[in-house]
Amino acid sequence: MPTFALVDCNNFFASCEQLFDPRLRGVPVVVLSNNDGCIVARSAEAKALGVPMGLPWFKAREAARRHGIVARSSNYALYADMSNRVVEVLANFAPDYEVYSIDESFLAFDSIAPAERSTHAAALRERVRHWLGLSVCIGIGPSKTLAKLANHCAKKQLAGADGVCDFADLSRTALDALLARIPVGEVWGVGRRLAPRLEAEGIGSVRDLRDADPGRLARRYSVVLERTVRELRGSSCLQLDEMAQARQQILRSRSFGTRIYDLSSLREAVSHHVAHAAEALRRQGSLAGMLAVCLRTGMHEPDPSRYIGHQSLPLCPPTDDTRTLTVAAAHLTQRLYRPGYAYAKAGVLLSDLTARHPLQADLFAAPGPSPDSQRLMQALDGINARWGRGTLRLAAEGTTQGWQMKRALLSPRYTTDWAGLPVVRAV
DNA sequence: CTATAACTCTCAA
DNA sequence: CTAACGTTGAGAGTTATAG
Repeated sequence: MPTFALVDCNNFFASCEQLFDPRLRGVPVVVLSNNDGCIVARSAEAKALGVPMGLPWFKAREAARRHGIVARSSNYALYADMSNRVVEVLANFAPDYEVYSIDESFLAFDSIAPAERSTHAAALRERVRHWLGLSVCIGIGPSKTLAKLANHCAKKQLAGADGVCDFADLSRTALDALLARIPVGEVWGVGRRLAPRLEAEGIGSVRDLRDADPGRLARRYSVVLERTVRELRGSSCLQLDEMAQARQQILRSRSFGTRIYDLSSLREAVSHHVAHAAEALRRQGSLAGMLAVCLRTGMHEPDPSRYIGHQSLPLCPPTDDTRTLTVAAAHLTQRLYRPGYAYAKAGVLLSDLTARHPLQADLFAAPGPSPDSQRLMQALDGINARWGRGTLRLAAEGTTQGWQMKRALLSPRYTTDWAGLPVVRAV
């Protein structure tokens, strides 16, 4: 029987901000989504004040000022770098692991003796704290779903857990009592739609869900929920995915910092997204067979001034060349553009992805990118990797970029940019 | 009719 | 001064369409 450990960083984004700016220690801190839109992370102090997740910043700002809450724009360069460091540490504690998200990883704990698991996890926790200054919680269980749930218990310090919770350490009755106290919505895979429906039919706790009839749930809801129930019962249905699979589609979209009205700015923004999407495409060694562009006005715009447009174009032959993609995207943007609307967001989707180097060459397949194109794109990516994203780019992206997202409260890139290092001045 | 494509819904971080 | 509310990806299930 397998054993999974789920490692999850506590208040990850907010902790990163506090780590590099000592003035923020002990202070309520919130981190905002792209465009400084809404609150996506809260420090322990901010949670204690009852700051809700997802609150739009413009609604929170005044109360935040009164309570001395400090806000930061999200700084993905910083978080991604810290995330990689965390993964390096935990790889030393478990050779088989899956990076599940920027702040969570699953570890295979199968080869560790049951009695050792908690102490091993505690040592990992201590190492991350000591080396990186970040605090993590670890949940251990016989399925991914149970490991996630154990992690929840570790975080909430349920059942005497202090940062580590191994369900195997609990007696059957203690586990039953614990699961009876946890709302069903905490289960991985039970979201805001499913939870109320389950509650309405008397399945309010995790224990209720575990003890429900899987066959009936499969018929009434979905096979996904059935699988979740089996996982809650301790039979593992979801494996560890150590190899990150190549993406089946690559989407780049952003809300603008301010509303955009003119076609040329839209084309620039779309070109910018194409450049980033194509970079991601080449990084995973794929070619795109389809390109789509989306333009839209504000989400809460009333009907007559509301507009959402998508257009797509097949790419024959499939390509990863930013130039080809940019030209195609410009056409689509022009086709979509309707004057008079206040555009809030643009996006680009690459789909129908295929591998650039198929194992078995297809006799009838269209030829891939020309050697010239490949060399040029390699040079482009090489220069941008060395000197920073956007160092070399097509003129189509524009230079003023007035549509760039708002990040008024951005912290320095402490770990990935020399200019972000705090200066210590000798007195 | 079936097989597939296209689209919608849900979930997660 | 005002108005303002994230992004990306996966998978299942449903509906439309082609043959």
